[in-house]
Amino acid sequence: MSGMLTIGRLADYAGVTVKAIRHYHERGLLTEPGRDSSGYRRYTAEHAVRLIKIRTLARAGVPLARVKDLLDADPETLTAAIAEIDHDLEDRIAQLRRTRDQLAQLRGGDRLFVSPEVADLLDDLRDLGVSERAIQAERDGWILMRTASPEDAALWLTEKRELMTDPEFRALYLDHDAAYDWPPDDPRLPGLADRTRSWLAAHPSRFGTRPVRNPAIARLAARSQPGASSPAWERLARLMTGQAGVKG
Amino acid sequence: MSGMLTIGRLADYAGVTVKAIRHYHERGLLTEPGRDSSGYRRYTAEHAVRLIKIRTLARAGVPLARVKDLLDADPETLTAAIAEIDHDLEDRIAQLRRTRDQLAQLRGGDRLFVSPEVADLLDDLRDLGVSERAIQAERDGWILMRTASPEDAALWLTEKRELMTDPEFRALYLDHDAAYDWPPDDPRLPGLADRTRSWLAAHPSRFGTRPVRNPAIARLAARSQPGASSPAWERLARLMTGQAGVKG
DNA sequence: CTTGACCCCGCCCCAGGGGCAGGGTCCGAC
DNA sequence: GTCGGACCCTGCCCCTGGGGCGGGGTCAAG
Repeated sequence: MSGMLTIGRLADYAGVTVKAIRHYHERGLLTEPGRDSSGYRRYTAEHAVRLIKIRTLARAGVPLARVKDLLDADPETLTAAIAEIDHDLEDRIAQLRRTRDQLAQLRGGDRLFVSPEVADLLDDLRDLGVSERAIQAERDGWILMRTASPEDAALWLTEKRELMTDPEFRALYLDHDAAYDWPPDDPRLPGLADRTRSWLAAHPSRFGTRPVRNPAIARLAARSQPGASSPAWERLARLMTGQAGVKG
Repeated sequence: MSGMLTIGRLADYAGVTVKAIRHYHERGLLTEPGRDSSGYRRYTAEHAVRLIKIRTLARAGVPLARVKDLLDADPETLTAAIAEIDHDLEDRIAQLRRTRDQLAQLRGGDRLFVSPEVADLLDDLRDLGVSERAIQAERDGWILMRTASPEDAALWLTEKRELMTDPEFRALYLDHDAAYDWPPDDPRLPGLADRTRSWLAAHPSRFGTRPVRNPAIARLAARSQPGASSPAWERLARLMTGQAGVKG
């Protein structure tokens, strides 16, 4: 009987902890071995074999209750289950690889937070010289839009891309961006308001039937983000709605 | 404020469950947003961005407590941590692949339970025509040996391989194997005992200085496994120790 | 004006162990 | 022959990362 294993040796051999073995006993996965005169558990090689099977399945993410069933089941059941578990494992590996890619994106950029199409748009805006503040606001707008309606967001995105091919729109976009920091009594504001109004008049929204406004305009004029406005923009809004006066 | 997100929309956008979001609030990973008039949480796009960061790190297996620290830390710390986490992820992928290989071994064979060298030995024994019962016993013996002393097991394995090149030893091994099932009064037993004794006399153990017996002999004669003996083997043992009588 | 989908909070549950307390035991060195 | 360190025993509570459920309030579309 000198060849029998103590729990620690068994644990080392199988590459698990002593605690785990006792846990498997509790769950009925591994039969309790006999005890020696001082109450120590004494294991045989068969326990080691069984334990390695348990460990292998458990490491593959199989719940212990199922491990128990599988090891007590007939070989065909086990074979089928192994195929399925292997499939699962393959999926998990693929998932981890995707996670790795996303992790790399975490270091910077917006690609993680918006769809690739929106990310491309944001990159184009950046190339155009749009401020980071505006790009941030733009990004947040698209996030919100997408949560409200992914399909509409896709449509609006297409429209926005078309608009960006219009030099006048691009100029207006950049000017509005710059105007953010102007003093509210800046003399350029009325002219900008006029240009914006005539552009809007010449480009009616195509989404007339839908209860949504043109996102380009939304972007230009109706920012609901808290703290996303400025004195100059507020004045601009008043100028554009024709109220040159105090408040609306 | 119509652009603000309910918890469900936010959850969908980020690809997590509502429960998880509330969990992140509890752990202080995501600040609680304001509530609307009926007590519903209302989220902004910034929450979405933060949540996606949390989700990405959490999916990479980073403990939530550390996620919190990382997202509040400076960019260099984050960058360094990401590198480390990525490394970790790589390791985990490799580990999963290994688990997949082991899972495949689970369907049969002994490669999962013993070292490759021992597995090779067992395969050779099988080729030699050794019974499954003996191979099983052999395997169990090697498991036990390895747990007792991996280095000694390796030495013994080398010796065993050498012995297996000796035709006389192979013949004895097979005969002992076959003798297991013989009746205890089988007339071939005394002859086998004699051959074994002379072989042993001609091949003294090389491990004389160590307090261990030659494993080949151990394999042949001294099986301590419960139920691993037979009437014929017991008679053989008595014959070899010279006690032709009743009991030893 | 109902009906289904959504939200609130709170409480208990799971796996798969880890950690610690408070004790007994074994074995090799001295 | 005894001492120290490594090992073993049981039992209990703790952790992560949520899931499930119950009992209730709310919102929006038909």
